[in-house]
Amino acid sequence: MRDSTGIKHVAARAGVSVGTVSNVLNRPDRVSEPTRSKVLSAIEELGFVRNESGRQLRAGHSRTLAYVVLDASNPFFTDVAKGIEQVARAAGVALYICNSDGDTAREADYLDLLLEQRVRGILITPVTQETSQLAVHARRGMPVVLVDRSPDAAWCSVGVDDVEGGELAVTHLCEQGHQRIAFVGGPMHTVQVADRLEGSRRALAAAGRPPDSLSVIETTTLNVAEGRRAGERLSGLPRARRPTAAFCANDLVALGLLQQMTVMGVDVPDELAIVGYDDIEFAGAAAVPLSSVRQPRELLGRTAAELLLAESAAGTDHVHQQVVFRPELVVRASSITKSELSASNEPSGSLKQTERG
Amino acid sequence: MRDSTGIKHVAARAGVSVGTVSNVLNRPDRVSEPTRSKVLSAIEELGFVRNESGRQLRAGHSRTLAYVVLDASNPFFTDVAKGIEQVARAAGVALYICNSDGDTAREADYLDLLLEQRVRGILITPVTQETSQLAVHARRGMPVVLVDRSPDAAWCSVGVDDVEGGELAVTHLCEQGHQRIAFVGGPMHTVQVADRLEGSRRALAAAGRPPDSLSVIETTTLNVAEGRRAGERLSGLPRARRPTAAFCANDLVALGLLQQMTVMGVDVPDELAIVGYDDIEFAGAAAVPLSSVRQPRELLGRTAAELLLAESAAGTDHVHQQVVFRPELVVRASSITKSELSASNEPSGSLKQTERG
DNA sequence: TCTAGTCTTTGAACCGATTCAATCAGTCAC
DNA sequence: GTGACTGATTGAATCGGTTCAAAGACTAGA
Repeated sequence: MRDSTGIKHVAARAGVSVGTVSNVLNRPDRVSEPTRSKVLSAIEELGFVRNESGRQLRAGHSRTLAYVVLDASNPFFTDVAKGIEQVARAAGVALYICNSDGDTAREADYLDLLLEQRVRGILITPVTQETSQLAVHARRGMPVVLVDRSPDAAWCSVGVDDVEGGELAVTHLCEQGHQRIAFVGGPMHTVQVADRLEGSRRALAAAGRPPDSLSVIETTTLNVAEGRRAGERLSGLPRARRPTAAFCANDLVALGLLQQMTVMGVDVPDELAIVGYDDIEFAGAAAVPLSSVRQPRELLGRTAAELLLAESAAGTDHVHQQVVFRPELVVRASSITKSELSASNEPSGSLKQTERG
Repeated sequence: MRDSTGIKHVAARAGVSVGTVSNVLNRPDRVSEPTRSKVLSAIEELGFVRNESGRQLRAGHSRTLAYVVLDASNPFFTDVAKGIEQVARAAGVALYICNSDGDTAREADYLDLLLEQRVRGILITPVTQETSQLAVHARRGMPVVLVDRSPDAAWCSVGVDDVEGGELAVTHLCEQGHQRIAFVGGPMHTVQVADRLEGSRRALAAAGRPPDSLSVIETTTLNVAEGRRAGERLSGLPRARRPTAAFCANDLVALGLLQQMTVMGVDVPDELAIVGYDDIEFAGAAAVPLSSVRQPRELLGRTAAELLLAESAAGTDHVHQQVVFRPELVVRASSITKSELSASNEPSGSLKQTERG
């Protein structure tokens, strides 16, 4: 960037001091009208653009937030980001999105970078539960909000009750009469996955089913390819032992599973009912529309951003807040028998079911 | 951010001058071993983190790139971003992602912000063809690369030949014997959409079909909901006049259309063959796997990032380069009759077809 | 011992915008 | 005419890191 028109040049051009130019930019009411317009036209003529690093150096912090997202190719997270951005924009701060892509090294690099940049605050869906690096940031006074994480008094966080989500899904499948249910997801050390599994087990117990009526198919990660692979394993089982329903830890896995079933000629939902998680747009758009546990994605983002701005404004006397939303089951064709589906006359094939609201 | 440990404190603690601390950070080989370790342990003890704005102020530019993405919820763009990030990371610069979300005002805001931040360069998939604001940036010396745009000598750009993509899709549909074909997409002033339509028309002419064998269903934008809406319009037509094949301007529209057909009980591909565009992961994962025109998404991103870094390094004697990739048709179940599909023994139901490679 | 050369370290100047105490100009009241 | 006050403007100091000419320390060769 060959860029040399600074505030000094503007001042010289307009025949005023640098202080006055700065005032025109930041507190225009303190400047008399004739001076102001002189300065403004000088700015115009020279094509002056404020250098943010100078300003930031003085201010000690920037006017941007950052969201370190776990997986930018998962629509769930882009929807959360959309919510964050709405609030950030309204508050006049910019939002940068950084993609850790599930890689702790990349996450660590971005966190260091953001600290060097002195961003106003960091929103993050961490790769692991290991928050020592984040704790270092927090101790330095950097506001941090955890997104899509279970509550922890040490942090501001927003999340959804994943245990309840798992309960909703499996309760629904039990009500549909399924006796052998599979839980598909992983890795198990991911909190969200573990919680959804825990919820599944509780639902089973509440329905009076034996624990071994739930089989667990563990995947290495939560994406479409892993869903397909799980599908291969499932369809390899003899029909008599094969589960008649599957609850997937997210919609990407569910979509992969659904596709593999179609390829293998296993009918969904008649031979295998499927429930996903997150209710991303593609879930409803699948050829067999997917039942899914909906999380309030944009609301999650908006709330997280609001917490962050509050923390940033409050300074040292800030009290961490944990917000937990309740999930909602959206029943579509993938988990109810075809006769039942046509009985319900909801045109798009989706009917909301708010439980224990 | 209460943050007060600067390079000066480190220097005092280590008993050296600030220049030496800076050398330890930037040119460690110039510093003797004992001094270096003294400084490093002072840094460690004080928890010093370099303030990027100070450094940036001196350097005149930052060490970050930015990608202003058109629609963060379209997996096509997140894949492009992934490619950009690979190159950026290898070059030791960070990547920020900004989402214009198809809104010119937001795009403009982000461009201003990035200029104030003095980023090293901007990659952008612009909302419209109106590039006057970008031209202002370029004149100030800001490197700019257009992504997924048709070539224009005034800019560095990477893109895919969308006319050829349209030809591939419609040629394929003609070969399948379809006589009435619909083009679904919009708005028409979008270059990509117009090019894909133009290619469709050329393919039709090449196959000796009359121009009116192609009907155009214009959508307001390219997303799943618009695809569904187009599906409603299509299925409302009397069977005898209804197109037997649809070429959609992107996969989101195609997925929406596919879903609506399923809801309406129109068989895909027997009653309506569908070809999409972009070949996003969800296209292959649909229950009726979608034929699609594949763009080399990550390669597009990598190439764009390389062009940008080159432009940033070259300075004034830089010559703009336009890179155009060729699309590739991926045929899946949504566009070939079921008998043909089972004849091909490609297990995943996807077979690549590189045309005029 | 002296000189040339190498390696290390220093510290003031600088980048660009903001801030604030100080100055200046003008108005009003007495 | 003087003093008090308001409002506008100034300009030097400041933020934190980088740079570079210059000084200092040391070694090797003559």
